[in-house]
Amino acid sequence: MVNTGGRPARLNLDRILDEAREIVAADGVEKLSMRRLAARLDSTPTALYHYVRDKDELLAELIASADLHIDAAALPEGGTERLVALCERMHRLFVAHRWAIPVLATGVAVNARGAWLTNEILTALTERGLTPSEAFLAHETLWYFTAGHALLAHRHRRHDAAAPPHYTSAPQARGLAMIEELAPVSGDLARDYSFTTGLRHLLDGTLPRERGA
Amino acid sequence: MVNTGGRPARLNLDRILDEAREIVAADGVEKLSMRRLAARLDSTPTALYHYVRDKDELLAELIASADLHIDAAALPEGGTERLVALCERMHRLFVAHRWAIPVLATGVAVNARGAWLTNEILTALTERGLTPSEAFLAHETLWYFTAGHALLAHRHRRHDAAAPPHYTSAPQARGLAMIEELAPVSGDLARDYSFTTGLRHLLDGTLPRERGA
DNA sequence: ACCTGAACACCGTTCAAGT
DNA sequence: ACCTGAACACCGTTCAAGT
Repeated sequence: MVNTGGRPARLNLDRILDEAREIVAADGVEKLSMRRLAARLDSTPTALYHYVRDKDELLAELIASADLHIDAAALPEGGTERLVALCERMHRLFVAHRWAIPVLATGVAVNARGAWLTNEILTALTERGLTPSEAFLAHETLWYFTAGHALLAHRHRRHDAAAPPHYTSAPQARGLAMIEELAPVSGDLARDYSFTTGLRHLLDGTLPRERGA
Repeated sequence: MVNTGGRPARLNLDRILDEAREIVAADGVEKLSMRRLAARLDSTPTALYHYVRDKDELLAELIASADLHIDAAALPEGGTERLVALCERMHRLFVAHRWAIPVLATGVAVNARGAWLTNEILTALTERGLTPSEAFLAHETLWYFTAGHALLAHRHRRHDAAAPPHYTSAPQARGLAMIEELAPVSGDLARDYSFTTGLRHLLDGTLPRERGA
């Protein structure tokens, strides 16, 4: 338990964050605890409190120092396809760092690469004809949908064995015409649905134009 | 600690769920623990495991037995306004039962009233011109946005005192034109943004029509 | 300044034992 | 069948004490 040669005994924020990142990558955030982290660093849980105020601050530091490598060169040059590609990048980052989403929602600072992505999306929106203010509002909607999808789109039950059909013909669906109609095909339809499906809804609208508009 | 008259000693699922609901309503889900729940029932944590397999099942039962009173009479009769009103109802339910959202995402069964609301939204979508399959896909998008917004739209930091402006002019924003331009007004714009703003984006599209389309 | 050890106030879950 | 008590394997955080 006591440090004897080899690894340096003294802590610093970088060592703490590196080790924390390793735990999250290998076992998920749910396995990141002050106690486990300290043990991995041959230290004590309480020693960590000299470097971060609490666990929330540790998570915020983890996000601020995250390596968000975005390959800007691979993006389409302009138009709607660039916007779609940027949103897909954002979605992929969120899926990879799902645990960070609720922390981001509290308003913690992102790093330069995260800010760059936001700026690119805002720019792409204005290039498609929105004013800066409209682009801001559109980005809010994109954020909620993208984060929501990244966070919630894995119907993995812990028990109950095989995944049930999306809409069941269970007793509570009796007499509900649309659900009864969709029940047999909802599984296939759900498989067709992707983040990009929803993204297109968001950009182009889900409803047909009102006649005369 | 031991039961002496007054309340009945024997447990049953209804008593357990009622007490659990009271804890969640009064103190939030984070305060709902098997131990606290058992103590409130003058019982032991382990006794609860005769009625539910684990805590996840307790939460699923809580959702299945939730009282989702939806005032159908107060809804507009038809058209887009009915659809908007239904989605706003769904949003309000999600905000009131925020803790249930991640559980719902795993695919647990909702009760008859929840199924009714889904059916009404699907019906409203078809009445606006979508095929049943298109309505299903549109409902998926609505669900992710609505759940995402309900879950993530409260920028409440635990520390750092006053809420910071939405887009800061922090070092990481240097040279990012749109963020720098929006920084001074982002606070006001964020205040203007509501669930309904995003909902309209979703239904009507955020982008202007391509010319010639 | 940096770190330890003990302590406080908690968790979910299993399992053998009692009635 | 229904319930208890002890136990296992954990949590985040505070605080007095050591160097």
